[in-house]
Amino acid sequence: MAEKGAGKGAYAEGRPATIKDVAARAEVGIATVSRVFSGGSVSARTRERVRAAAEELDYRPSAVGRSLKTRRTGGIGLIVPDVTDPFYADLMAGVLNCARSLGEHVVVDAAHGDPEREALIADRMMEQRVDGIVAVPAGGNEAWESVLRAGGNVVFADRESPAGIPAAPAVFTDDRAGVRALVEYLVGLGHRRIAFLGAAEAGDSVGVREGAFRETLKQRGVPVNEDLMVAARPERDSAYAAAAGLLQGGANASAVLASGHLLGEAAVLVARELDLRVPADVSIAMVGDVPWAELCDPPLTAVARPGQDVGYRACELLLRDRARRGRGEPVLVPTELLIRGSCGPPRGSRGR
Amino acid sequence: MAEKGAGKGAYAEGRPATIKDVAARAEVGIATVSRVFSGGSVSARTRERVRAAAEELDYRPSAVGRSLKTRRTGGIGLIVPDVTDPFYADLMAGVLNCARSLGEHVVVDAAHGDPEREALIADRMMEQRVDGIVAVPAGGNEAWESVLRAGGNVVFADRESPAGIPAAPAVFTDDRAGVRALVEYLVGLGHRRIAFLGAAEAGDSVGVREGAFRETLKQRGVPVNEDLMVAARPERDSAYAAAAGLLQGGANASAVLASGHLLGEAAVLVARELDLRVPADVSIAMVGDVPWAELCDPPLTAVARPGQDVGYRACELLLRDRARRGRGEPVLVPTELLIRGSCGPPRGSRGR
DNA sequence: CTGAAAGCGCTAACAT
DNA sequence: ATGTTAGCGCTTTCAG
Repeated sequence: MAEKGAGKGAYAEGRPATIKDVAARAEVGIATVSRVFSGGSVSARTRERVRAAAEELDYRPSAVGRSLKTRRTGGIGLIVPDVTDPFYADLMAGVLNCARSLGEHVVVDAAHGDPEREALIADRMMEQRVDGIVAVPAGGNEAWESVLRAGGNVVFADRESPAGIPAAPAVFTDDRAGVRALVEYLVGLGHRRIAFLGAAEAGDSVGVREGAFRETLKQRGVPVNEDLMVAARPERDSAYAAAAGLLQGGANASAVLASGHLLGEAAVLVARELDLRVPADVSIAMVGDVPWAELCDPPLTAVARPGQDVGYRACELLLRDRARRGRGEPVLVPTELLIRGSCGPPRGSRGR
Repeated sequence: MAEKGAGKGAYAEGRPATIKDVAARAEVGIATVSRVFSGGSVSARTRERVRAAAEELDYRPSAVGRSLKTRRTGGIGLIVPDVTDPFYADLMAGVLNCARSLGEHVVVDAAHGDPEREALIADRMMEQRVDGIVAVPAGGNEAWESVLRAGGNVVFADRESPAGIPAAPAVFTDDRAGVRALVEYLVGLGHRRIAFLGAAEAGDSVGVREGAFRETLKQRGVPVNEDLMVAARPERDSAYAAAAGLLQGGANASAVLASGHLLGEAAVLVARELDLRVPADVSIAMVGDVPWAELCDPPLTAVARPGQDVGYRACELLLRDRARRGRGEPVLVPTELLIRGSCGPPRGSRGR
């Protein structure tokens, strides 16, 4: 209600004030106004006059005018599969943090696993002239080739970039180590019939998690039983069906390693519906820690994948270390095995 | 490996091609190039030449050049408290969906409940000349007054805008109805000692949820016991402390209504630690549904707040219905009571 | 310290 | 159907 100064009460006064308006009002040249806002040398007196004029007009220097001149927008793009997935939300938070600390804003979009959509998004971001793009690639490579060819800089996060995309750095969680730790923990507990929930479907290439699983088992001298490798996509339906098939079929797994949080969720749900006790009847663990893992009864053992770190590092790589181009080795951020209560010795094991 | 066309293999070829480059290469005027990309009339032959030239140069029209001319950036801003909170993640997904269908991109940032940060973010978005802002306000009002004065358009989501901000539409979930439904359900079950977890702290104004709680109890002739109104902020520490105080103190609640998902989480955790059985010893319900609610044992009864819808509607309001300005009544999107297994009759009750 | 002027990439008259 | 030109709001020489 109380007016703070002359002419301050008016809402929606036409279009935004420009540098000219401010210059006119302060009775100076536009260059002077520019200097005041982008830090040139201006006498204190003049500076004050300009500030006052600007305030009265609610002037904000137009980033689009500036960007046109400077060829930098001060913004980056972020493309994730799904903003509601807790891991990608974390990743996003990491990018946001880093971007803020470097003075950049970020335009976000979700590709939902669709390479075409990803291409559209990336293209648009390029039109927007973002200073760079952090992307969890969806699998298409045309988009990225074109982006790189046009001089865009991108760093991939969380997933391998499609084949044939050089010159783009990448940062991943060290899932190989994570799965390895988990498998060794399970084997150490006495398990020999460990199911892997989330194996590659026919035709897909085997992921690092499955690879690490097989590899570790082999190393420990535990035979890999193909009946226990159950294929599933990381979506609720697919996960649930796979978990149900596994747990109620005759596979007789003593432990299940869910290769993602959606798979873990499915395993927990199915186990409960089948009245299997965890970990007495079956042990369950998953890769990807989520808030509800602690809320389960018993709390779920999981491999934590630090999404924030991934996002932060990716953004940093994009913006700070732009110098050393060429991808080099991907950055691996460490995972952590969080032992909670959902794994125990297998059913028939002899004590301790 | 295989080259797709002449001159297509080069990466990072200096700076992005401009309209001039394309015009020169296609041997036409720049206006013609513009027409090809923004839809003017161009002969098929010329159009093709231009397209070809553009493709060879990996040309993408610069949105910043365009924006300068058209005074529209085709982007909106979204400010949420925290992108990792499932509700705000949903809201964000809603905004993203709507924005895409309307051809806008969205720049996102998180204010983390800090009005100063919110002001910085909003200011920056204004500098960016976004076409509008969807915001979950943090509580500061100076930022918004200035934004509105400068001609920005904003719609608030999920939370009441600070006092004194007129002319901005708003969309909320109908928490009043949600809490009412929940309280009536609990009372119908026979509860008379229902705790409210998440009451306003001394000095804060009472929120709608608490208001609805008190109101409904009163209407049903159940006395409101101030010992059962336990203050807590929606953060893990505060929530946990409050839940612990409530459940292990002598308050003797037969049911607890947690006013947010973090509060609900705390209640579940504390109940388990205290070996209280749910719902036999104590019923638990919360406002705000989250994925883990179904994973709990027993699954948690909750009031679902459709974040996606809120986001979508807010964005729609901002972009489509820009015509009818002035806020009018806030849009209320309906909540839904999801009855699961965590509530039952109070301990001493005489059966159904 | 300050102002005038050129130009960033694009669109929209206006001419042809 | 196509080319020319004048800005959009800003930064940045270059003079003064």
